[in-house]
Amino acid sequence: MPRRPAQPDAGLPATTFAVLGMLTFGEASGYELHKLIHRTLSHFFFRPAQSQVYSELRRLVRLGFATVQEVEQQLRPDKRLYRITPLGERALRAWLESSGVEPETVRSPFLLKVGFGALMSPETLRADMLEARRVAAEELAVLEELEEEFGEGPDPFFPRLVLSYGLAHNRTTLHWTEEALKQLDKRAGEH
Amino acid sequence: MPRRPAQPDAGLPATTFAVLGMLTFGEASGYELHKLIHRTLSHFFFRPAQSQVYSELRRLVRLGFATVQEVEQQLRPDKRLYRITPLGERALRAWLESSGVEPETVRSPFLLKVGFGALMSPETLRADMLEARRVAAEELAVLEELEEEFGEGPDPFFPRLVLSYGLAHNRTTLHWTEEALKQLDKRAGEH
DNA sequence: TCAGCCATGTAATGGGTTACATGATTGA
DNA sequence: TCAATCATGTAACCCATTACATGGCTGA
Repeated sequence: MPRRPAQPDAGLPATTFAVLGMLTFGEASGYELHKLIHRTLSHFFFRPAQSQVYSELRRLVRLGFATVQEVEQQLRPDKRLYRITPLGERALRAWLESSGVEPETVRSPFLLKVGFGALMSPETLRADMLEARRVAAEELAVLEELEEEFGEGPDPFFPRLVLSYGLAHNRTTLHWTEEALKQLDKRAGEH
Repeated sequence: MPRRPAQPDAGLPATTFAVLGMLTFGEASGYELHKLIHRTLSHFFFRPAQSQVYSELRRLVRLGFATVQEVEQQLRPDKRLYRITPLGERALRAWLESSGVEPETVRSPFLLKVGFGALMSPETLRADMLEARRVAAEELAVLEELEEEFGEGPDPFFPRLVLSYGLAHNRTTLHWTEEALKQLDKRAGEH
């Protein structure tokens, strides 16, 4: 029985640290955080439901990693602003230093179908491939828009670095769908 | 209230069809299927625990999509061979025709950390990046080995197409890690 | 008029992971 | 000797999704 070290992260899931980390960019409400996460983390880490963002925030408060402040509003519903605490920042830094590199996982139901392409009608497969190309082009456009929002200059350095990963991969995907379409059409011509 | 069509897939998750689809390449035991899935689907769809493969197979039998045959062995433990049924094949084809293109999701805890790189020590970040490069190179080597196993010629067409996706993306990742390392070192030099 | 945005949550379900259990054979 | 392989499963847990609930304001 190996003795556990006095819980540096208490076995919290990476998603908790993801939400905590977003708070380092400034205080935010659950609603705002959810929107922010969908513009950023959703492309390479996770796409949480709104309700999950809210429950993660409650957990952060329970752990003492964040504080809440009720803000009353006239024209909009009241909201709760969450702010990271010094304890939360220490926990985040400790996690960043200690967590190592967990492998990336990819889940593409589309590629699964392509692998079973021999069982599909060529029409459906081609339609799916066209749709995959459209999605890749759209996703690429979204990321290029993010890139423009950053403007010129090197900062913010790290978010830019992550964005460059997304851009490279979406260009790769787009190129692949185009090559795949050519191959499908060539194959259809040969019967 | 839109009326649902008389359950063409009974709301089964894609993972069930993934296992079912692997059975179209031939009968197999849970143990063999698990190994096969880890050599193939794990790179772009899912990496199930052994126990999940077994439970999916039991579900397929319960649904009438597969049959089991107990096979006694002398030198090895007995095993159960699973075979897809005509009903199972119809269900699989129906799913392939009807399921459309669900978006790909990527989960990279590493990229999450890079995004918060400003909070990390440069040493840890660089070590993580080196590790990420090593993993990408290793993964690429695994896929290139799969490619060699296929040999020359166009067949099997669809598995090859999926493999080419994996190869392209791992080359992109490898290239990105190398560029990122250069940028990190350049930045460290400038302080 | 009416969809969409702002804003926060509860409840139920289940897919997927981790840990545990068993035990013989093979090869380094 | 000892790790790895072959082979199948149970039990517990929990992250994550889906559905549901509420309701005022804004802009087309």
